[in-house]
Amino acid sequence: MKTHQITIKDIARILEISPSTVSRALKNHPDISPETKKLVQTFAEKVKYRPNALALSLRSSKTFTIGVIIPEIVHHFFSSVISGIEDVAYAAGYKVMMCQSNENDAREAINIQALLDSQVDGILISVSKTTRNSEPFQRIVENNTPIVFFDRVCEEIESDRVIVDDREGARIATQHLISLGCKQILMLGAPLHMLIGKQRLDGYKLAHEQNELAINPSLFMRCDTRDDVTKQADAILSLAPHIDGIFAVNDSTAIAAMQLLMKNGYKIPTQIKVIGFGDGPNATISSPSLSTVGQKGYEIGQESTRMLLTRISNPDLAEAFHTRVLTPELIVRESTTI
Amino acid sequence: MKTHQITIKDIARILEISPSTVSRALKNHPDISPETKKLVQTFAEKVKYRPNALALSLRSSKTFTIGVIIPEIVHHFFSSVISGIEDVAYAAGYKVMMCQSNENDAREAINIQALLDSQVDGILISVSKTTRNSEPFQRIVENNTPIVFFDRVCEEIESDRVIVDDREGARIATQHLISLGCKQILMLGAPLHMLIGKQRLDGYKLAHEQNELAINPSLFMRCDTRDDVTKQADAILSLAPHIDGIFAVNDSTAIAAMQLLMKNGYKIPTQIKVIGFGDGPNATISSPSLSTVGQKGYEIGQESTRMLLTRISNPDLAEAFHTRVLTPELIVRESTTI
DNA sequence: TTGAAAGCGCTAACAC
DNA sequence: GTGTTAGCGCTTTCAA
Repeated sequence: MKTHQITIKDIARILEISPSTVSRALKNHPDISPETKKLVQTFAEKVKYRPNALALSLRSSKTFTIGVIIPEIVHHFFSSVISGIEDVAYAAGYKVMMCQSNENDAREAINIQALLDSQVDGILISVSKTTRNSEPFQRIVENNTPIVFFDRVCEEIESDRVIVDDREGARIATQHLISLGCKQILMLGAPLHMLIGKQRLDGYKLAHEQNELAINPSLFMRCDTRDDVTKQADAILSLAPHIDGIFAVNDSTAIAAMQLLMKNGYKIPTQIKVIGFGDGPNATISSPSLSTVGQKGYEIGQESTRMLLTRISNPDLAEAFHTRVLTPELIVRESTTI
Repeated sequence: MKTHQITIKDIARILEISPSTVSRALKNHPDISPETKKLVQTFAEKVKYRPNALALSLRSSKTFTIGVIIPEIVHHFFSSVISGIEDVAYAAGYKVMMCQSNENDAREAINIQALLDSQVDGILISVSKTTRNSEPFQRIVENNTPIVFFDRVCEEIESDRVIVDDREGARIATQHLISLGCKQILMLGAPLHMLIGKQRLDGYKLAHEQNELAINPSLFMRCDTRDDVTKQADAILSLAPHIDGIFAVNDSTAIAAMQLLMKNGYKIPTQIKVIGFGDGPNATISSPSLSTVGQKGYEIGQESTRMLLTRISNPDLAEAFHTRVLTPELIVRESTTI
């Protein structure tokens, strides 16, 4: 049984004044006499009056809600991003409507439509891996709803973006190893048709070039999961005697490699130094703890939300779109500390 | 510059019929002639008409939105829960409005109010650690908004609940060690004034009783973080020669203990078997991989959402409240496998 | 078979 | 200083 929420009309009826007076009194409109104001305000307080956000939104076409679409919540990086989004949104008085695409472009498209139907004031999105078609994003633009892409952007859509410089992260990681004296660095990388696969390899190469170090093509392996390490254990072990460092595209691969090497008698970091990428919760828990590159999920969330809120409050400011590039940070732990 | 979204009124004007006819035609009302229907529907399609959810909600006082408040998103357990919530909500055509309390009761109260103001159809909440006052929850009840507490409930509020049986989880874990022949099991526990601290100790004790095994009080240590393990390393090591198993209240403590012991020459699982609690992402990444107790976050999310949706669709069904207790599951990995 | 009108809760011209 | 009215977008009686 639904209890009828008290409305301005109710208050007006009970106090025998008009709804508009109540409305004005509640928002301290200068026209209203102090007595009426007090009367209305104390009464409203007493009956716990709360404005109906739906009515407000319908009237003002402003919902104070931002929509967020991410591939997977259960992922340390994305949950950090959400945390950043939520904190900034909350501080600015905005609510967050959250959807996950589960890396499924159809679900992503449906989520977009649902957010638009809900009249959200803006949308933050990190594109699903399966997405090929930019049409759903195009609808957001046509709808004139501000949008900010973060981490995984859609190239075809002109918009604000927040990304991390993956290549630079890989360069920093590799440079760190080189600075520690490593000369033969094995890279455990992702498939090159993936953007992160390519960019992180580029960073690896760049660091070598900058240090005038030759790149040994046999020191690149396509290996980016724990399972891959197990499957390719023989190959890794056969390379092991000739290397002094490993750079892996993600933490779990780095940790798996570290464990494989240690099980086979290698000392880390003395003989071989290891660095990962991502700074998930694993990195601190491994033994030795893992040096890695922090992806700044929380900052990405904060920054994208700030950019979105700026667009929302300056809708007709036809200012050029910005792409904010965050530089990943080197996090040094035991796996590279002698 | 805001593009005016096309409305039913616009369509009516252009087609020179009345808004009510358009409305009816769009929802296939039997009264409308086939020709008019076709006319309206194809036109609506052409101009990409989309109903304004705000207007719908205002009229029907139904938002198809559920509110979720959790302590921290960046926490594997909670992000699993959210994932479960989102999946079930999505399948039922509901949207999710998400807030985090950051373990702050004031922010929690504000979030509750914001959700109520937004007229969400129901609320899912896991109570913040700092919450002492049940009044904010009381408001939800007074507002007649269905509510389901999950994991961390508020005792004073009568409502549906979904919790995991922590004591049973601890019992299962301890029983597992006992079944493997352990007789001197060190428990690394949380403070006893915390519910999980008490319940998991109870489970530990229960397993001993059920196996007619004496409980050695010196085998309980207050130690529930990685740091604690470091600080109390000496104490742990002095006990080590006399124990054959360890049960820790969470995975990271278990892993830290495991690492400490291995560094000091103990073989795991041969000499000492170790089991944790939680099944976060660390458990698989440690070496040896960690046996643990799965908390079923995803299932909790699913189940609470199902219960909430049931309440939402049967508002006046004054059926008694249910408390659904999920049994944690034993997950056996290398740290207890001989 | 279609249209007119009222109302969901709120605010803001425009009266007076 | 306060009230009347109209309208945000939609649906639904009621009337034609």
